[in-house]
Amino acid sequence: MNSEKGNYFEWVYQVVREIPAGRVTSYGAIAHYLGLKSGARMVGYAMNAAHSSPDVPAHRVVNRQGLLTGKHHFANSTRMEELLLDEGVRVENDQVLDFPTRFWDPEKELES
DNA sequence: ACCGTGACGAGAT
DNA sequence: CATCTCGCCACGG
Repeated sequence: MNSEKGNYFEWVYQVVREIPAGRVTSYGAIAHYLGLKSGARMVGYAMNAAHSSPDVPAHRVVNRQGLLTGKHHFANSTRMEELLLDEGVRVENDQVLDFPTRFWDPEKELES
């Protein structure tokens, strides 16, 4: 039933899908929101699997520094930066500018 | 069944 | 303030 091991990947996708354009969040924030307290890494893993889910804007998920750590996992290393820039998120040197303001905390903004 | 690796994070040095 | 180490857990070889 609920005991499916990979089911938690869906939880991550669900949250990521709720990220509004022009905003970004961190792996740890999602992990913490889902209760995967130390699962920040697992969230990154889920993102890797999200490769098969077109509805998962993984480009809106960055590390806690606001750094595009996962840009290398996209079709091209610049794809993530382009997608963010297209949504109004300014990126420089693989880092999101004004990150604290762009930060979208699921636990705070989505608290449902 | 064992080991290494990894889109992270926080604490310690 | 920069760097290192550990923890966490899933998955491939």
